[in-house]
Amino acid sequence: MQLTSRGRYAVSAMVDLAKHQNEGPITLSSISERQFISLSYLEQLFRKLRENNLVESVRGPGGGYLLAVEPKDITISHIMSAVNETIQTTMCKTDETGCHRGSRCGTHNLWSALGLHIKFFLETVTIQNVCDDKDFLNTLKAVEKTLSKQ
Amino acid sequence: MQLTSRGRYAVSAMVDLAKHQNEGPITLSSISERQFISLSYLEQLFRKLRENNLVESVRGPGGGYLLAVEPKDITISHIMSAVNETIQTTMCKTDETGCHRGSRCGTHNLWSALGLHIKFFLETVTIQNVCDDKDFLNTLKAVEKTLSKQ
DNA sequence: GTTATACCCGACTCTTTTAGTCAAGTTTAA
DNA sequence: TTAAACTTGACTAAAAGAGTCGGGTATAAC
Repeated sequence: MQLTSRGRYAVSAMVDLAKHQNEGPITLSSISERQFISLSYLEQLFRKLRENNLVESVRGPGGGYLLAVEPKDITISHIMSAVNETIQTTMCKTDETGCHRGSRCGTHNLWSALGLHIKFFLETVTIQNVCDDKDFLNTLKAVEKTLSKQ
Repeated sequence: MQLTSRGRYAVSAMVDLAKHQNEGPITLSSISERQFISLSYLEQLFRKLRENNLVESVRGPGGGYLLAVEPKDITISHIMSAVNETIQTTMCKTDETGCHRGSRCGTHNLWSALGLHIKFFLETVTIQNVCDDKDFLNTLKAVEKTLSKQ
């Protein structure tokens, strides 16, 4: 199980964009240089980000990309799904090819709980949080404490 | 990002084993039938589970596999790492090929927090819990409540 | 109106990982 | 002796991921 570059690059680029928000349209080549991501690959990613209304483009010289939404309203989850980086923890379908040939397998609840666990994290954190480099570890400790009480 | 069959199959097989614990050695072919996993593939997985001391084998007729540890002491994390299903959320290295050419990228803390978040879940849940089909969703709600207060 | 900048788009290739198979063993109870 | 069942290494095919390439189009500046 591995987080792919696609998702990580997309988030890095969006954070970069957020940090330079007040400088007008930001070119992909500048992001490319700062984030060590190839220009062609960025173009691919930004196509999807634009189609999902996370960024706006300005064409022509002096053009570039702008955030279409405030950083505090863009979650990691938004970005990840925009570039098709979905979190799949189950393979369960209702047909014959599904997790247990139609019926629920004994581990179904486990995997869907894991899926929700991850989903919640990604939906909670915004790129504003990342820009502020919010201390995620403190948040996590609170989670662990709660879980341990169960 | 996707949980692969390897990890899911291994957990299913271990849960199956736990549920038939008191019946003596369990053959892979019986697990194969119950869990819809090919025998050859199971053999591959159980080699790793044995090498990691999670199961014991009994050879010859009447043989099979036994849990080497109590179900309450086997976490999902143990099983996953035994079959090399690791959770990689970062690509960070300290060399030139790392996340930001030596220095820390702006999203490093985000991804390592995600990694810890998942790790904690997998280390908390045991196969005993899965056998009992513990209500994971209630647990998760408590987590969400805690996080929302932040 | 020409030019250069920078976004736009589809198709393609290369590599790695995963899933699953196969063909041999070896051990041991009956 | 036989058959059940584990043991092992190697192999193949399919899928996904990472990244490239070669063209486009819009538009500001001159």
